[in-house]
Amino acid sequence: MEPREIKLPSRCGWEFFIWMMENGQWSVAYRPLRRKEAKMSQQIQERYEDTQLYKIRHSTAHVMAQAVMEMFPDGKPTIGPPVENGFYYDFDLPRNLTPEDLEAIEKRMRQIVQGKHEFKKTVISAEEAKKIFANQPYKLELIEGLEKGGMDEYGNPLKEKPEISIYQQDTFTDLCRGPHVQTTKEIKQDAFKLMSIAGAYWRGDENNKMLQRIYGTAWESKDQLKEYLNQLEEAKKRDHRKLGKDLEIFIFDEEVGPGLPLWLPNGGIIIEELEKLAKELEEKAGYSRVRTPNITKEDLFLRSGHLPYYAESMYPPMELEGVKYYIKPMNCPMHHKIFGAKGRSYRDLPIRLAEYGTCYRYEKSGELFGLMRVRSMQMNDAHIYCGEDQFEQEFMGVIDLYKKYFDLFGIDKYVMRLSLHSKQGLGKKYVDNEPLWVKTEDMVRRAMNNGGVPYVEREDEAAFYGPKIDVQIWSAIGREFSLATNQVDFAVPPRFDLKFTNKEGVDEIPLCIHRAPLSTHERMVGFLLEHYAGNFPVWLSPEQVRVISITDAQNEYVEKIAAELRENGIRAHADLSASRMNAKIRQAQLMKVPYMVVVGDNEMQAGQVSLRVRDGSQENNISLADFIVRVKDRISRRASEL
RNA sequence: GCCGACAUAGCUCAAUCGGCAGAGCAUCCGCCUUGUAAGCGGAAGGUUACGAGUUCAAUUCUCGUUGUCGGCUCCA
Repeated sequence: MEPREIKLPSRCGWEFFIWMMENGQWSVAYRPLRRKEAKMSQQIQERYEDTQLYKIRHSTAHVMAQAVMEMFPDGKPTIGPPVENGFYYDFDLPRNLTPEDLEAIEKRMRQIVQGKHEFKKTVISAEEAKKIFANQPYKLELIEGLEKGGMDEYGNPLKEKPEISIYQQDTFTDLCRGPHVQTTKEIKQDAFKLMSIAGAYWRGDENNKMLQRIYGTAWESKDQLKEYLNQLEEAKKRDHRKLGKDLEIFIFDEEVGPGLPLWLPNGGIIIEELEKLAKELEEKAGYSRVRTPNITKEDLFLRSGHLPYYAESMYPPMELEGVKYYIKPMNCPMHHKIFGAKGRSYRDLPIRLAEYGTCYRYEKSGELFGLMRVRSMQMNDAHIYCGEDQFEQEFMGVIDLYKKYFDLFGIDKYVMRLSLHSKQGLGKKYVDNEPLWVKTEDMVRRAMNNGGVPYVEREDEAAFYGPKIDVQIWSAIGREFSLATNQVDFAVPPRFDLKFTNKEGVDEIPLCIHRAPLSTHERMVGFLLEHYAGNFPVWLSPEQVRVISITDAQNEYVEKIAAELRENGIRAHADLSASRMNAKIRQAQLMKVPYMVVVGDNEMQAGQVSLRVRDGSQENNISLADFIVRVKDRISRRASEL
């Protein structure tokens, strides 16, 4: 797999879809809109709306709503848009739905679809609409929004005042801008499926009432549906939670606590390798390593601004001798202290302080997700202190580091996101200094544009202290996460009174860049497990070689080989179990060991080995010395080939 | 945190209507001495997540707790 640059039109407002490079082809993925994203989505929704798939999904959602409303005449429908791979519809219902309800609804939908009902559009006035939906409070709220000059169904402002239209099919009428298929005939009764029931807040706001959402998938044909369901099954096999268990990478234990992974020896090896890699590259890039404690006094986090802005994500304090101590959610305040520990000259800058620090964040219980979202994490953290004139070079130096890592891992399915502040979040989520926000956001924009690095912009996703470039990736089951991050901090250095003496002999406040190109160990290993589907390259494989005897007559020889491999810095084990060779090979394959060295009487006599590679290929009667050269080469180059 | 579902041996999963908790793999012990994805036999393995309740009787029904999963919200 060749790493490629993601070709994204920058700053074009195309955020609804994601360009992805897969198997050498550009593809477009549609996925559920989050409230914040919706406002930037207009242009692309147009495009998706043009597709037959969009119309089918949208219309299937209406058919489902009809079935649900027949079942619950007192229910209140809300909105039901097409999303990636399907659609959903949110309802406020008198009782909770059960899986049996879903079956009944699906069955009824198949009947409705076969009725060949027409989807009839009528443009109406707000007054008429209010009459039609008089007993539908959510629809009335939507109509109000439309009437007032444009608020879409997610509660975001629209550019122009839209027309109000309704769509009717069979017995069901919905407030809807369309488009839809002509008749239900275009919805194939064997090409859709209801997938799950979920809770969802009205308009995505956790202060609002929780509605019941039904997710469905819909396609143009039965085969397409089958293929999609197949893909879901395949994705499950790649899920890092399953692979992590099968390959003995990590476990969670109820008694230890949720979101607190225990790394097994195999996971420990992967982490060691990642750290080695990071230290190598960071040393070359001029970083220095520091180490800081896991708990600190309250004062530090008050000064840093974590307590006002980040307290929700922090573990509650422990109190000793009347002093409160917090466990750290980030390393930055301590690095700031190190920077400020002595006088700094512009000649010293930039100063780059790195630490694989362990941090703890109190993530809400429902947000935890395997290794991808945990409460204890070790960050590939560093803070770069520089003058404003050095900013661009330093910021892009970090982006270069990203690229090196992504090339090495063959990561090519990601999107860089410029995460901006939001006006309404100032003083709450974000430090209250709008001019500096605007200024630093421009600085990042300029740097990225000058560097020719494509990115998308997203409002209300910044860190509390400044804008950032996040690298967005998707888990096997399609959830989006920020992997690497590169953040500007204009807010905290002055709070710590950080300064350096510039050329004119005047004190100046440095900018700080927070960066984590390798994310956290937790998220990185989770991601890599899925990225490689457990088939790690040799250098990352917990066990690189398994030496297999055919009968126990070779056991001694096999042990000698394993020992020699280990002498050469190769992670090798001998399988001396009473199993047959076939079973030993199967075990090694299941554990995704890259090399299996097989030894029987023939090899022992000739002083050679036979090699079976993880991909199933074989090379018989090769010399151990040659094999060792090969493995050492792969390891030293961190090569992806076996 | 919110809505919903689920929790049975180390792992993957059975157990009819409330009536003595079962299989495969892994483990241990034998036998087999084997040529590139599971050789055969035997043994052992359980307070059915935890705590209450209903019942003559609870894996099964009810409530609570913990955890996991699908979403929402939130994020490295």
